[in-house]
Amino acid sequence: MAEKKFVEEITPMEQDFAQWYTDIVKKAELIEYTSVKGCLVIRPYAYAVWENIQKNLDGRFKATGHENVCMPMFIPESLLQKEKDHVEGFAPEVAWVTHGGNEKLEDRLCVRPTSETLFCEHYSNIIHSYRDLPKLYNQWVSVVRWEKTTRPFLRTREFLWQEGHTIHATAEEAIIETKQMLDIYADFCERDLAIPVIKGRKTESDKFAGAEATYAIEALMHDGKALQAGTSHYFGDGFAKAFDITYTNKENKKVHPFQTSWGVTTRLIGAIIMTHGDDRGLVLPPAVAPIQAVIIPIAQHKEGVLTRCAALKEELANAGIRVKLDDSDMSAGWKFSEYEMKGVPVRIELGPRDIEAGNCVIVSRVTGEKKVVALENIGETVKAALESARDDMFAKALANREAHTYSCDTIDEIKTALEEKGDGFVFAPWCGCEECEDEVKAQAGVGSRCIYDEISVEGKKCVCCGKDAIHNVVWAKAY
RNA sequence: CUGGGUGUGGCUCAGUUUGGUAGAGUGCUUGGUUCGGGACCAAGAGGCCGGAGGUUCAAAUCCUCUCACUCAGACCA
Repeated sequence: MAEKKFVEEITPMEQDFAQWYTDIVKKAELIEYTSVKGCLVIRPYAYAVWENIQKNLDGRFKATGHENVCMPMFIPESLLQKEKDHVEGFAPEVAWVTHGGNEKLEDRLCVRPTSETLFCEHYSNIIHSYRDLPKLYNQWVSVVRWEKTTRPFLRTREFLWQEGHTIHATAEEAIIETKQMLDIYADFCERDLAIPVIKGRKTESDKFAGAEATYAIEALMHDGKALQAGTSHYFGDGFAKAFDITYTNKENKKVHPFQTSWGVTTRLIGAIIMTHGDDRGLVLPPAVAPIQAVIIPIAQHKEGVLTRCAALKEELANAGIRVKLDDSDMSAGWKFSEYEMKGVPVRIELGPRDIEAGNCVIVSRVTGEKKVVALENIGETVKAALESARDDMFAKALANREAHTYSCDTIDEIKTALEEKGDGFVFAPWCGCEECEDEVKAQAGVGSRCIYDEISVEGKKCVCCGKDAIHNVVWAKAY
């Protein structure tokens, strides 16, 4: 038999990861380019993933007492200017509105790159007493950052995100909130997205503009590069001072409250693609997959096949599974490939022979394993398959991360490890000074991703200068 | 912002060196045969070759300018 020809070939990822990624986002119909560079159409399939992420996270936010609000899209320049570090950090990448209709604006407006300033203005209006605190807000909106180079999901000029903003009476309370949200993100990534993450604190040079401390979760992608998957910032009372937010405490004294902010973006979709994807296309975690199970009828022209498939679909839907029956007239083989490309975690094949025997074939997208199972009690069977798909994905991703995680004590060791075993996470002690941070980057090509203090640095020397180390740092090339 | 690359039917590209009627594969439409891993046959629709200017009897092809996208850096979720 002649070699089968594929409708859509995906560039193998070992060959060219960037090309592989570009292929996937186009061929799995996730995005479409537009006439504005870096502003992409998020197509229904990808948007459905985002909606599932939203639903899941929003539930967690609500469960911890947060409320959703919506701030304007525009920030007057004068407002943005109030916090010095903040404006310096964001000025290079904001888009400006200079005209309203035909009239030139006196105070030009920036399109929000993030909404701290708007929340601060609001807080200053509504917070007067300790009884008004805390306020735990969140908003699901898009923001704009005029990036020079863009990449679907990972860096676009406009992106969808969730930004939580909270304000508290005490620093302790705010710090607890900051860490709580980081934990929620980490739990969501690991449990629902099956992406193992490292929780840590950003170094001074890498923290959010205006923050006292920035915490992040870092994930390792298939090509050995790190991706920041979520951040949580502790602001202290810096913004409160700059925006003159005060409240009267129980002792009848006017004091400044303490703030946090935290966010994740549609970049998570990029993280999913680059963590789980393979040469056949996407692999979606069941918790967020728009289609969790797809039913492919075999020999669907034969009598009884489609009706049995429809009944199966209904049964699965009733069991709470997001299921699709593809009864289009494409060949079965074509459909197999199509849904593999789209990353549907579980495929169910049902043909005349199965119906006769009371069985169906269930196939895992993650492992490729094919099993003949009974049609009886199929809802539970599929649920179990989804459960183990998640576990398999996590195990696979974790194994990949561990295979590309190295502990090093000198810059030469870092270079050797990266050269011999490929890019990945490097754990190495650090003295805490920015010069060394820069030097590691210049020599070994890896930047500090976060400070990871779970590992003791007692007796360790800085990987760069050889002085006593004060922190363990995770280094990596990053997106 | 610096340095490469690419713009030709929906998509992937050939054709540019050496100017001479606009090409292929795939997708799409219709009809038929198929149907347990991307099937086959037949017919059909679809492009002023990124844009502007120039050279020429003649430009996708040569020259000038421009725009867009893309990749690798620096910067960033």
